[in-house]
Amino acid sequence: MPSASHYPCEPSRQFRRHQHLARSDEPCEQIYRIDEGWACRYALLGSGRRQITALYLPGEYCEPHWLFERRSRAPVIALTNVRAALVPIDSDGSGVQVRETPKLIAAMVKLLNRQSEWIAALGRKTAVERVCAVLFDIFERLRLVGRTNGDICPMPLTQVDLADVVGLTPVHVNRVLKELRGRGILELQGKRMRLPDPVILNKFGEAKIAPG
Amino acid sequence: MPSASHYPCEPSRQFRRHQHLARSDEPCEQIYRIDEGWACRYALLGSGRRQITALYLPGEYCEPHWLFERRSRAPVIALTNVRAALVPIDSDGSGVQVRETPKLIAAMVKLLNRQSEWIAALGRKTAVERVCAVLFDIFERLRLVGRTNGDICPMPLTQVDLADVVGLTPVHVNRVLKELRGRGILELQGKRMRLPDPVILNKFGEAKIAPG
DNA sequence: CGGAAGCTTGATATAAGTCAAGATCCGTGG
DNA sequence: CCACGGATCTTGACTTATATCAAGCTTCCG
Repeated sequence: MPSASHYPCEPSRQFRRHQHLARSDEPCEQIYRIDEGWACRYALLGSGRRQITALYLPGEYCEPHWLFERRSRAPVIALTNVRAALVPIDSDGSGVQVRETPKLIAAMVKLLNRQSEWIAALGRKTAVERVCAVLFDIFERLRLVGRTNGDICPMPLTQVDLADVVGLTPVHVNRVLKELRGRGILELQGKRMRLPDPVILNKFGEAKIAPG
Repeated sequence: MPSASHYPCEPSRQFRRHQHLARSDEPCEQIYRIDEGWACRYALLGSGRRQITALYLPGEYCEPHWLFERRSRAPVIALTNVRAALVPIDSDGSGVQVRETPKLIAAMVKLLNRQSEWIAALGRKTAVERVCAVLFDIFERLRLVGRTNGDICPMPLTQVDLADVVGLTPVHVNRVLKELRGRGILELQGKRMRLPDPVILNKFGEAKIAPG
């Protein structure tokens, strides 16, 4: 695995769990590429409601659209300890990020598509479907960057975090997880999860029909 | 109606209500700019569930991210009769769309931000809050392009359409609208709506607290 | 080891969904 | 111009998925 050590000049930063990578309405000085750990963008609403609006896993660019914005629109926080490379933003277009621009745009498009999917999930899927959908999505994204081991992958999210992703109560997430465990679709131990049958899990999560 | 005649060379197309502007998994040959009427992107799930994942109003680019994609990911349909200009896509970068690229990217970023907001709404807002949020958003977007008249604006969405935007049942949307009408926050007649007090409506819809 | 954070479970409450019927609106063909 | 029929809206009665409240348990870090 030819990791970050190939780019010894590339600056990177560490964040501890619960530390902010960015707050709302701050100038966008650089974009992060997550090398280790998980982060998320979120929104806070009245009476303590929180919704996670994007999840950022290792290997992914965090907030690629900052390339085109002056200020952040939402806070970004570390869900685990995080190490992230810094992609500088030069608005004049002559900076180092030019090399990265196509990748950042591709990341933006992916984000857009993923968010569209998630709108459909939050609007129309049941609790079980939503939980299956995120878990499957997480597994696939980790697999893409070689972070899975057979049918096992890291799963450092707290049930509270998960609830804020799927728009449910932590208590209800707990019950859904219990049911999935009961059906043998899911195993959780420590900060890892095992998906003995991703195909079934995906079926549960997709809830899809033929394209329109 | 002296509209499109100003740009006799710019091709444009008409769609009738319920006609598809695009289907899922088709090649992206051009991007539309809506000149008249409303359209939406949507997703279909099992057992007849539909979720609208983006709303496109007059003056807005429809699916700007197609600039960077080979094939559409979701169907787009006309919610009213629509007239839309065609923005051609030349992947070699020498075509007419170069002039439009910055605007398309700006539209993409806006879409991304709007979708993030909407994820928070679907995940954590109540029915009343969601309905207020869309109605206010619609009003503001129309105001931006000069399509409002005082506190009145077009509102051609059916209650079923609205339900598919806010992720609720048509019956429940009906009840929410009734309540808002009762509180004097909203008037609906024909295909127009009146928002006597947008500030109050916005309060109802925001449900926000200080940024993190 | 002690204490906080996280997990689990039961009992109960509530927002929103479902089903069903009737009323109204509206476009179309006679 | 009218009348018809389908789409849309409205309302009531009842159901259900998920939330809320509360308590005990477990894990893990310092």
